[in-house]
Amino acid sequence: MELDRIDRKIVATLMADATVPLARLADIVGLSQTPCWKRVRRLQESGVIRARVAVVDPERLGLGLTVFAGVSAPEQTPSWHDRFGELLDEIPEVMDAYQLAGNHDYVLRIVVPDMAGFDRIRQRITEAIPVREISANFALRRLKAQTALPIDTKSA
Amino acid sequence: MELDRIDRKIVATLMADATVPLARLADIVGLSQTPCWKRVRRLQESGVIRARVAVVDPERLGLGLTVFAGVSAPEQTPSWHDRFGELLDEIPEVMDAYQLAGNHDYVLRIVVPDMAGFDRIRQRITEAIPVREISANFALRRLKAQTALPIDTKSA
DNA sequence: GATGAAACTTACATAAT
DNA sequence: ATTATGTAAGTTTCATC
Repeated sequence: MELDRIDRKIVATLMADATVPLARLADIVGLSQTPCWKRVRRLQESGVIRARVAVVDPERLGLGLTVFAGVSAPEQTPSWHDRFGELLDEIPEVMDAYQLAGNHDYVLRIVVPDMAGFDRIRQRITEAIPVREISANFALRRLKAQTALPIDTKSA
Repeated sequence: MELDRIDRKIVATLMADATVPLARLADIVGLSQTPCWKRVRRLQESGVIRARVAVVDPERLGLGLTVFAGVSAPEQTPSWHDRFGELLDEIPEVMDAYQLAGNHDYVLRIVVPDMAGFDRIRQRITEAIPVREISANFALRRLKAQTALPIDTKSA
């Protein structure tokens, strides 16, 4: 599905704040309620808008430690990569995971209360699947954490 | 503010899906509507719940490339770090930024349409502030992208 | 904390233009 | 696409226990 300027403006607005009522959203994007509502619904049904979620401060939940873990595979087989993906899905502390084109095969962002919490995750991974190496970079400070994607709402 | 088991359950539920109506939320956490609503409001006003946002598929917006950029500071002065933080705030393509305790001083997650888009961000950074080094790791694939924090809703 | 209900807002659907 | 309208559903507040 192609997204025009109005669709992108709807998406940008809802990425910033999903609580804006339809009437105001329609006003922002320059439509009346009915067509605006149809677009929102279409964006949801087509999967452009995946969900609406609450953004919560991790510190306030006692989740003060973020670790970027690099994991390299012991072998370049599809089955290993598949199993690894399934394993990550089962570990909620693994917030994000990317396969890289660099030194390490994967980078994981792991969120835990403290160092002991991280070590538990590290163990859980190494006991569940063979890995060649796991490196860990600990975050001292979070400068920026954005959920809204950088979308251009001006051009056609 | 201390969060009890019910607060954590409210937060966990809304992190998974912020569209659940209050009546159902109350039912899930085992409260009636009014006290449940008061808790939600308190969680919002105290900043535990920061926002409610739409989660959007980056691919569908033409944002197919994620880059993890490592940036090291040329000097360890507070003013450099302050300026760097301000600079990152001005660049929407920089989704997340963490100061690390590892090799590189910072890691940035940058989301752009393509390699050219990344190079523009890289240039913008190096022209705005002196850096010792910028490394780039390109994501081949995103295995997991979670917004809900790993929170324990069972213990007291 | 629970209940019940009023007052208000929003979502959703439909019809006419 | 617009305006208008109507109903259902959800939110918020309040009084009472």
